[in-house]
Amino acid sequence: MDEQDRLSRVFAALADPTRRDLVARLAAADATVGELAAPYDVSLQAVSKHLKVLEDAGLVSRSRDAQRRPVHLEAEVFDLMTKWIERYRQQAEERFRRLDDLLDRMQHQQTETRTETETDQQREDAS
Amino acid sequence: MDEQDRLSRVFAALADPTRRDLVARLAAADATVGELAAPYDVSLQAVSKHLKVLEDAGLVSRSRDAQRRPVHLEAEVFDLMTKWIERYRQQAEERFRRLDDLLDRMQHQQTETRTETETDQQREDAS
DNA sequence: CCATCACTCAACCAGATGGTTGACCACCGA
DNA sequence: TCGGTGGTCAACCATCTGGTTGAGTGATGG
Repeated sequence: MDEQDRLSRVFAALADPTRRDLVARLAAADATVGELAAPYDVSLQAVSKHLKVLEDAGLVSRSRDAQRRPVHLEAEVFDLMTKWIERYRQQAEERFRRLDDLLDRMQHQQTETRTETETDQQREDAS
Repeated sequence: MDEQDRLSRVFAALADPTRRDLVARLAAADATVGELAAPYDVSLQAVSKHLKVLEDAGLVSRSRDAQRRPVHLEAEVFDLMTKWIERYRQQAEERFRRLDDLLDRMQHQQTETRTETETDQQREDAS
């Protein structure tokens, strides 16, 4: 599994609110599947699936204690994400500070007709 | 749109390798849809869709310059992720250093029969 | 003014995802 | 040894995702 694939899995794993909540709770303490599932109104199987996704992403590991399968957070994987994010954040911020880029933006302001976040539709029916 | 939803969108947006690559390239410089699409062997429409996902996640904004739609990286959203990640990473690391937790782990070592990352199947057909 | 450029929108498709239920399995305790 | 506990596996379902092609749009420029 290469780094791109690992990054994809980790980001995808954390894209789900239930899974983020599981991670948040596991940051405080290890827990069994049953304990983890209790607060949610979905089936135990669904939570078990979520944990599999987290495990495949390397965010979590499971050991065995009698019938129980205690789940443990592997926080090191966070580094992978943080590094990726920080790299491009800093690159973008550094670029923002550069003079020629500032000139580009100023020049852009002239030729640009407007800046839009809304869609084109909304403005059409204003005619 | 609440914070949970925003987090979900940002993580989901970055779960795709093509989208991560787009972000990486936009960290270096703004670009048009055509420029961004050129390196990939997918259709322009597919890239346009990817950019919509990034825009909905707040990672990117589009303005207008004649027929062109220059795409600009909005690096501030990265903060949202970084904050979330760092919170639980630190919590997990802090917990790891605590003494009583260390004792828990030592005690766990005794009752635990084995630690496994592989599935149960693999061991069954070893009989 | 109309052809062209740079896109976006719409419809469709295959495969992934998140949920369900039912069967199954490992292990403990009586 | 056998019922109960804790959890996984399998099959199925609806919805989402990433891709396609084809048609449509808005501004430019000759």
